Amino acid sequence: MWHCQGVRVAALNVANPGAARQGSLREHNLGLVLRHVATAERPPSRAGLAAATGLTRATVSALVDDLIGGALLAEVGPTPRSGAGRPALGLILADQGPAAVGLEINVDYLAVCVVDLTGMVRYRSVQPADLRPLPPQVVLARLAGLAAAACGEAERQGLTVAGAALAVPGLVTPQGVVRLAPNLGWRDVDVAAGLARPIGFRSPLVVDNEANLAAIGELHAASPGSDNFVYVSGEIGIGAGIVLDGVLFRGARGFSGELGHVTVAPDGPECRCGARGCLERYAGQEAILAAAGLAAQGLPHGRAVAELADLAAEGDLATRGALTAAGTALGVALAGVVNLLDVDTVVLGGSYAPLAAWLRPAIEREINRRVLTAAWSPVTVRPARLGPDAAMLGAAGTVVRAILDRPAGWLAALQNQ
Amino acid sequence: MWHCQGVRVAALNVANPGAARQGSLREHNLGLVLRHVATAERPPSRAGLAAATGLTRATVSALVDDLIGGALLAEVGPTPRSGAGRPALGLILADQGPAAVGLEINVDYLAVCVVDLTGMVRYRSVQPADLRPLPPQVVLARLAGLAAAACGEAERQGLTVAGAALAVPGLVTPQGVVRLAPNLGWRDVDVAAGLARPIGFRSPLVVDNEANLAAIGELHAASPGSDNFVYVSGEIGIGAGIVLDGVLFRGARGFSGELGHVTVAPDGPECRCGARGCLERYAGQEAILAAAGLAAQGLPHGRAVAELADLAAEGDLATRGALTAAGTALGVALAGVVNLLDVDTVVLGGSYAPLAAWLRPAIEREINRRVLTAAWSPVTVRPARLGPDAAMLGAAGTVVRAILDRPAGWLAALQNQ
DNA sequence: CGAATTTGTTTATCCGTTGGATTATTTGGA
DNA sequence: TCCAAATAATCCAACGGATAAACAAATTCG
Repeated sequence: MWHCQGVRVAALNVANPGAARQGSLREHNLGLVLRHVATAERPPSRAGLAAATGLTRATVSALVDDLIGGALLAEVGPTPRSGAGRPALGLILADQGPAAVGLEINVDYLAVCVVDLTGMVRYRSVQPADLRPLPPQVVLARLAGLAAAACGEAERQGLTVAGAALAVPGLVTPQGVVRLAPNLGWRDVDVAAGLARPIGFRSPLVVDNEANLAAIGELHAASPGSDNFVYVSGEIGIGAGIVLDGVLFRGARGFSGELGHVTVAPDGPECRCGARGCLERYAGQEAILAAAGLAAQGLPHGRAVAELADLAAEGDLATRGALTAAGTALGVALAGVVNLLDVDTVVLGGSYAPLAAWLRPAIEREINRRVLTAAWSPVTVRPARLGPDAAMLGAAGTVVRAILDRPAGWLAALQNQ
Repeated sequence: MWHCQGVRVAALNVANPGAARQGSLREHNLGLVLRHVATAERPPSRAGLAAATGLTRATVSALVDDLIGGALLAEVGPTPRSGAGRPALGLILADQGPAAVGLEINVDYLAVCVVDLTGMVRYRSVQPADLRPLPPQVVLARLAGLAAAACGEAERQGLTVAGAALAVPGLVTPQGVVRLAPNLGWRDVDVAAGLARPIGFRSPLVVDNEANLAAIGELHAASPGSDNFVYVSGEIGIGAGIVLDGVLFRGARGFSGELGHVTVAPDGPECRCGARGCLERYAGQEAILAAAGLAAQGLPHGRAVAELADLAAEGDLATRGALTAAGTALGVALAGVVNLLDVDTVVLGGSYAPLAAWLRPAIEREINRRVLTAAWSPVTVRPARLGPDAAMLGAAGTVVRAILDRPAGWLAALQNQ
């Protein structure tokens, strides 16, 4: 038999450096069963899981017992079925087990949420405030207060906080240090350390870029199967979260996704980064507002985008023109991304989401013109499914996903505690 | 304890969809041991492998026995060591076991090689010919002849051909169909099927883009650890092979790496792809030759690059200027790639390799100017280690790597045969 | 009401890794 | 020269986890 590129490795592939011991089997299969329950559209039975995974009914039963014992799964009453045979007990993700805290620092608000295993948002709190004048320590202290309140509320609802993740609008190192957050005026702030003291719970904290986490939020919200996309986060700056084969790509050193500083025109206007012709100068929020004639009005951050959308909907020519110009620049940059990575979807998020209707034609025009393979593999451009909460929800999503991916870690933590 | 992004999954991660059975353990650990031998710089002993992998000496012995039985490993005489104790038997990759056939179709030659597990090139044959006027069937038939000769030679040397891979200068689908190879004039040629008939051996055939396979060749040739890079293949067109975390990224639909059609200037000259301002119009071979004043001479493909290098070395101003201009355009496009993917290395391959000395300054200048994170994470620009054989060697390398990654597949094939 | 059917559990067995004991082969010191 | 120490590799009983087949439970259909 002749095969081609798709020679997929059957199991336990190269990515895993360590030795596979007996327990690794269990670890893998626990995750396998749990993820099958998570992605099934109706509560599956143990027998159904056995058929779907290829494991034996006996093995699945043993695994499910462990997962129920660890408050990751729950049984629901027998579902009415057609045909003969003993009725099956449905299995669902537990809504009384571990929960994730999602945090977000943005230019004009702090936000926190609690999400359970099923993806349900169990608590949500947003505190608007202009954070730019405040020193990082003060901001982190406030955030810690919000996080503590969220943890308290989670416990009150019978949930156990398994971890937290924080979205920041800037460059974040893998160690959780904010190297640069221009819109906050932050530089080299050790957020992970700064938050570790105030909050007490000993669980992993992930700190990551806002666009990256919003992309993960979108990945969760989207129908399963669409797992190659670029999430474009249009705010004051322009970030991109790149999801390849269902996994967020963070770059060799954690600094991927700087779409805003991709060159659109080599000799274009100077950007505050020092280069010339960066996308941000054409499609950043300030550029769009200026082109639409709204720059001078000094609208508050959140209001400006709504104003643009209103004017565009009313047919205001200057606004429409500004959005077409921005869309064209975005399209040029995104065509490069698609040429390079062959993603099949571009998701317009952040402040681009409400403006998508007017940005999309220009973006699609440039992509279709400039992507070599556009004829064979069409590219979908669509607005984000999640609203402004995307990054916070994605942050919580990373924690949820970590548990779903490796339930053994959670079960072990339960034991030791 | 607080952790940050680097929450690595210990073993058997999500990428593997299937159920992990007992045999999966063996499969994983066989690969683990084999790869440790492959990457060690001196022949390791069984005990050393046990210490390095975390497995028991007993387990390692059993695994090594299997690998030796399958002609993947061999023992070497006891190495002189200092200190007391029974001397260890060194283990090395077998050079009498499986071998890989690497194939390449290019504009002006066909090439074939045989590479053994250790990476040694055991046979190499290049047949120069202008292939553009020939119909694909004829080219494939010739290639099949070369491949048959290579297989015969491999067998004569005591090797067993385990598989073959073919590099093609064009867009290749995951099924092995060449969708478009502009420089060959091919369109929708089912290469995998066309080669399956003439060659008889039943082993996997991978067909892939020339830049992708050259990137794999470079990955093999480079010192281990440098596994995030973009390999830029400068030929008539410009392709890119993207290696992320040591794995070639092929894109959602197999069409990644079209660097040549990334936009450098949105209103630049028209490209044959229909768009405007593609990189190819600035840094493609034809553009460089034209700028250097060599276009009219109609030099043969291979000679033109050497001529450029000679002139540049002599200090010819027109040539130097042409290369600087090309390097600037390349730098603009590559800065975008680095902004997006945060790779730490750019490898100049194909005809860019001999010209790297004159291209590099301009490329580095643009990257340093335009990459936002250049200050924190410097980018290395270097010529390829492999010469013009890179793609062919990389093709063979994919087959070798497939065996190294999953020796169980090879062992099973031996059994069934 | 019993046969058929499907679910979930129990039990004996197999497979691969583990840990300790054993054997093999060297160096170094008495 | 010979014996103790040290290191390498193998042997073997035990264990953990998956499997297959038998069994028990709960339902539908004739």
